[in-house]
Parts: sequence; C-alpha cells; structure tokens
Amino acid sequence: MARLPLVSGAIPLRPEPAVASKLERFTRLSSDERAALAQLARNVRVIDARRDLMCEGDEPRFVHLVLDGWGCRYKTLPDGKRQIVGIFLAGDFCDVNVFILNHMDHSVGAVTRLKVAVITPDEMRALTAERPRITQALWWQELMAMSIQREWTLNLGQRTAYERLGHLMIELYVRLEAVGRAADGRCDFPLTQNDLADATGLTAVHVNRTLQELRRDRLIELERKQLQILDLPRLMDATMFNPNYLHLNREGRHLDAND
Amino acid sequence: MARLPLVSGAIPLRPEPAVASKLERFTRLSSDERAALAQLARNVRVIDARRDLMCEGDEPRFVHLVLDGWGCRYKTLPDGKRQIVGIFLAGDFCDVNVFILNHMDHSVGAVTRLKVAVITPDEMRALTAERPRITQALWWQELMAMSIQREWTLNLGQRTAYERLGHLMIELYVRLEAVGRAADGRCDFPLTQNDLADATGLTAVHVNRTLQELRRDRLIELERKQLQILDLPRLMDATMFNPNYLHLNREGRHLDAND
DNA sequence: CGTCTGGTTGATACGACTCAAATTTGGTGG
DNA sequence: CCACCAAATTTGAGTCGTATCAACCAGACG
Repeated sequence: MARLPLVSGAIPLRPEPAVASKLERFTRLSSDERAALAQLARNVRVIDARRDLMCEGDEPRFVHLVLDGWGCRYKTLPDGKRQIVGIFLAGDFCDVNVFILNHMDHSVGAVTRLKVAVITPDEMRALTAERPRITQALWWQELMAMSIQREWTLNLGQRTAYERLGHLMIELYVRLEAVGRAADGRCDFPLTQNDLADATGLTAVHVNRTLQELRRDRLIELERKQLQILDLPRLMDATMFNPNYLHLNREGRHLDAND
Repeated sequence: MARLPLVSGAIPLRPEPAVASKLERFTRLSSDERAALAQLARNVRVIDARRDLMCEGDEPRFVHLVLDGWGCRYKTLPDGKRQIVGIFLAGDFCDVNVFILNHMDHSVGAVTRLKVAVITPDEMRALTAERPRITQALWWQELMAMSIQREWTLNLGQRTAYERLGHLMIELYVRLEAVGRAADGRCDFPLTQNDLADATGLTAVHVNRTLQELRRDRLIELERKQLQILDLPRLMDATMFNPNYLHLNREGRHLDAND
C-alpha cells in the first residue's frame, strides 16, 4: 500500500552500451562502429570511491572512457578552497586529446566506485584514423563538454543558490537519461552536500538549507543518493534551464549510418 | 620631467603575426607553415565595437581568426542577466570545429573594433589535411581554451571579488604578452567596468570599489583603457594566479620544425 | 550645448558565509 | 545483531561581502 521507498542501487535500465548510446545522440552508428567502441573496453580499471584518478601536474598518459560510476574534475587553491569544475558520467570520454599537453591543469577524482576503460594514444589514433563517423562524434562530445563548461560559468556567475542547485540537478538528470541511466525524473545522485557545495561555489551549510527549499517547493526529492525530480517543467522554469547547450538533439543526423 | 601619461592607443610591439606567435608558444613552425597561416587572412571582416558577430541560436558557418581587437563570448538569461564566458584576443581561433554543431549556444560580440579573418570549412579542412603540425597546434589551442574555461569556473566559484578581478587582469596580460601585444606590465585594456562585472559575476558598482582597492594597494593602474600592472609577483600571489593553466611553455617542443 | 556612456559615491538590504554543536546515517568489526 | 565510529546532514545565531537603489560627475560626441 505504502509508496515504494526510493531505495535500490543503480538503475540498470540499459546496462552497458552507454558510450554508443551517448554518441548516438549525435549521429547514428553502424553495428560495425558500435563493435569498435565495445572493443575499447578491453582494458578496464576500477577506482574506489573518493580516490583520485589523476592529479594536477601529472603527465597524462591515457584516454579514459567511463563505463560506470560518477567522477569529477576539480581544482584546488593554495588557501584550500576546492572547485569541482565538471562531472563525468557513464559514456563520457575523458580528455580525448589530452596527450597533446604534458601536464594536467586539474585533478580527476572518483565520486563513486568508477569503472573506466583505459585507452592508449595508439588505440585512439587507430580508432580516429579508421572511423571517421566516430571521430566526428568524439568531436561533438568535446564541443559539448566545452558548452557545458560555459554553462557552468554562467551558473556560478549569474544564478542564485536555488537556481544553481536546481540547474545542476537537471543537467545531470538529462545527461543520465541520454545514456539510459535515468527515467521518470528519477536517477542515482551520489554527490554529497559537500560535493554540491564545491560544484556550485556555495558552502555545505547553505546547500543544505537550499535543498530544503527545493524540497519544500515540491520540486525534488533527494534521499539516500536517489534524486526524484517531481516537476521537471516547473524546475526548468525556476532555474532557467535551457537544454540547448547540451546539444543532444541528433545534430549530426545528416551523417547517420544506414545499417 | 613628469611621468609619461598612459595614453596612446594600441601598443604595436609586433604588429600582425599574432597567430603564428601564439601557436609557436606550443611548437615552432616552419616558414612554410607560417606562410600558410598568413594565407588564411585573405578574407577579412571588420566588426564595429560593441556589435555582435553571432548570436545564440545562429547556425555557425565560418571559423574566425582574430587579427586585431578584443571580443567576447557571452550568454544571457531570461531575467536579463548576462555572463561573459570568455574573452578572445589577437591570434585566437574562434570555434575551430564549430560547424559540427548546428546552433550556437552562446553569442559572440566585439568589445573593441574587431578585425577577423573569415575561414570557410573547406579552407579549414584543407589546412588540417595538409599541415599536421598546425593541426596539432590548433588542438593545443582548443585544449588551452578549455583549460581557461575551467579556470574561469574556479574564479567565479571560489575567489573573492578582489582576487577575481586581479586574476582576470593577469590572465589577459599574459595572453597578450604571448602574442606580442603587451610588455613591461602594460597593455591595452578596453573592458569597461560593466564588462568586468559581467565577466566576474559582480555588479559594476562593486567592480568599481574593488578596482579602487587594487589601485590603493599599488598593484595596478587602470586609466583610459590602459592597464599597468605595478607588481606582477605580488598580484599573482594576492590572486593565487598559477600560470600553468595557460600551457604556454612550449609543451609541444618535441614537434618543433627545424628550418 | 545637451545627451549619453562610463565612472564614482553613499546609504541600506540581503544572500550567503562562519562557527559551533547536535543529530542522523552508513559502514565496520566484534 | 549490536556497538561503535566516521561521515554526512541538520539546526541556530551572528557576521560579512556583495547587491541594490539613487544620485552625481566627467568626458566624448554630435
């Protein structure tokens, strides 16, 4: 009788092909290409929750592809302040061309236990040489990452605490939905209030109070690392969320494969 | 006897080859390659100060290369708030691969009168097909733009008004220096206090008062669109400026041309 | 000479921070 | 299964940085 509790771990709506799923928000791939992507997951590495994958100053050596879990990029200041500058989710390529640079300008950490495919520069070069459509899709991916970074700049510069938090939650929900990891307004949401503070430029205390406001307004529920967006249209309105910046509407459909 | 006034317009230390100058902060180019870059400036367009080059929603059609002047990217919110998300200067390529996307997620405006080379997708494709070293350098350029965007996120999220403004001024000074448009702590600085407010997420009033503090502390002079940094080391310290994120230290020197 | 944009100043308000402590949750080991 | 501990969340009180609103001033320009 009682409402089902918001428990149970990950939502395995579409278990694994997050990569293909994401890239196909840009252009449809052939089954051949999908197989090539799956091939990348030969060399898998698992990072414990709250551990770092790489640190500022490190020399980057591999491209990573997130298979499962949540990670973040962050920068720290000499005075100890920390800013999360980006979140990555299943299906995200991490620094496709980073081996052009010889040191990291930020750190990369695991929010949850993180499963990543480790890809060598050579594998990457082979992939891009042989698969023009995938290459295009990877480009799209990078441009999308850049667009998200700009939106975060806007978020921090111009939105209130209430708007920032709501906006961030929608972004993550929509991105998860694009890789089959969210539906019906519900998704995993493993960020702590501390993480949210570091991502939105607020303090944890203020995040706490602001989340209460969002709950009181019946826009979200957030409990046990599960987020339920109760009224997406109203939340989008309240946070001035415009999905265009995510470029998820198959903008490369003119390049679609046809098998 | 009296100190020279900080007048006169642009500082033409190295008049034009800003592009090559910038890319060679990554890897040394051959004279051949430099010529190919110069070739791009066949089709020049001039935009008046305070005019827009492109608007959010537009379909991008060309790559632009800034030859002279200052421009900015910005986003606006339904409630009228505006955030400048990036500044571009002489030598900057603007959206090298933007024609992958079919609509702009932000607007692009001229801060000063702006001289840009207009480059077609075909020209771009030809350049990258024939010039691997330039292609690498363009990649570096994009990664650097991404790194700058992350640093802005950090700036807005974690630094105080005082630090934000000082940090921004150093960044722009260093970037100008890299293309021969600044020296001895002095450079053009055409941003109004309103622009600074939109770039730092502050109000113009507060920018005004904070600039006065920076002047009172003998860190900068700023008058008639001319910036003089009086004590760069101290300003870097005060704003926690770490130049690494600009990746200007010839990180691609192993690829250097040898003619 | 009026108009406009950009810069400056003052008074007041408020959103977000700080510090401190209590409470709840989740994980771990006995 | 419970006891324990650390991490995460919640609450309260007081402060501070930045916003807001409203003038006023200076120089550029037609």
